[in-house]
Amino acid sequence: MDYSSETERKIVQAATEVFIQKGKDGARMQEIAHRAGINQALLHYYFRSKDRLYREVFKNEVSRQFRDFFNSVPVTEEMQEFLHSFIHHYIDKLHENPQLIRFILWEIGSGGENFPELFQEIFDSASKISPQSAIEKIKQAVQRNEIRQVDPYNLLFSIIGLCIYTFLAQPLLKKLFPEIDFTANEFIEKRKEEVFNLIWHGIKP
Amino acid sequence: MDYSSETERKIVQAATEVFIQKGKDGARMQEIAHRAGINQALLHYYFRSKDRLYREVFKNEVSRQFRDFFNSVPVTEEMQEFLHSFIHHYIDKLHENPQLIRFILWEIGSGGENFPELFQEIFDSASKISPQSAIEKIKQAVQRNEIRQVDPYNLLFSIIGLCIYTFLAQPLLKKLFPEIDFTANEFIEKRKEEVFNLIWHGIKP
DNA sequence: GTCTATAATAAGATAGAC
DNA sequence: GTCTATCTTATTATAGAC
Repeated sequence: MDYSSETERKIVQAATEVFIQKGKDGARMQEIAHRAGINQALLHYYFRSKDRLYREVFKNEVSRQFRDFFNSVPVTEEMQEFLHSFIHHYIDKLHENPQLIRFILWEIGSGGENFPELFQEIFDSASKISPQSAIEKIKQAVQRNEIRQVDPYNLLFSIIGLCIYTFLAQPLLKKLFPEIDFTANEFIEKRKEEVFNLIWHGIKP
Repeated sequence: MDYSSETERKIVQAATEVFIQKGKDGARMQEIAHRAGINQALLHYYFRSKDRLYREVFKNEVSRQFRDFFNSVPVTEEMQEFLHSFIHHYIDKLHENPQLIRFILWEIGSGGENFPELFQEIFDSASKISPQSAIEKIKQAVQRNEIRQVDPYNLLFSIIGLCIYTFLAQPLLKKLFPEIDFTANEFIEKRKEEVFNLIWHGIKP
């Protein structure tokens, strides 16, 4: 994530924007070069090929996404409070870059020519990251009767899914319900509370 | 959706597969032609350009998705029963083609050069389709005290989001939790019940 | 309607000067 | 490190025979 030269930084910055917006196949090296304020030759000088540049960007963004996801929230013992702050923090993070999640899900779904090793790197390098610990936390809450009997895996990605879908659906929702501004801050704030309430009522004992 | 010639049908069939898997930019006319058992010249003879062929496929799939979504489920008055059968039916539909939803969300998110008119067509043509009626149904259930006070928009796409995310996340989940087979039928069955229970507990009075 | 052959162009990548 | 000019290949699209 830290690059020695300023040019390198500008390239990765530009590439990230273009890849996220257009996807790997839709992205054009020319556009990336242009946005970075350089030419294609220099692009290849630094990253050798589109594929390598893409891998760099993808790795950065996925690992950032996971760091945000698992670390951005104060760890509270009590389940209700934890859930509340988690949902608020995560939706805020997603709100900062609504396109990112679409990009990641698309590329992950493209099946992993490169990805097995890539995921290895991400999970190895980020020490605090642990999907397993989230599952454990839920299991314990069930045992302590803090929440009702639920499948921990299903609950975990129900929470994630509700947060993520908020932004995945936005372009469609604008078409379906033009009377509402789904990108407005007030909608996002309301969404947070509605998601929290739905889940909390859904799992409290 | 009905094409005069057999060749036309085969082309659209092949194009649908390729576009869904690779996306618009990643798809290759050569591959589509090959899968349809013809050559590229004939492809252009029928559909003139990649863009037109793509529009045809996209329109078909989106409208099919909406038909399935709004029509595939028996309309029950009682909320709990309706919710249960709706979730089961919709997850079953999505399960038939898990890649489809990723394709649609990606393309919708790509922003609508062509799409405004396209959506018009879809919603005009499909008479039974009505997002508004779903919202109304929820509002009534709230008034009748069948469910607690919730925002109908948020509830509607929370339901949709939970169903959809089941399949969006699959490739990632396989990596995160290799100990579980998320594509197995038993997982899907369990998922249906967990989603229903979460929502129903989440909204019952 | 369907094919082979080919044009036209777009896009990634490199050579070589500075 | 950075640029201009250029090569190579992939990809869409069409011309023209059958």
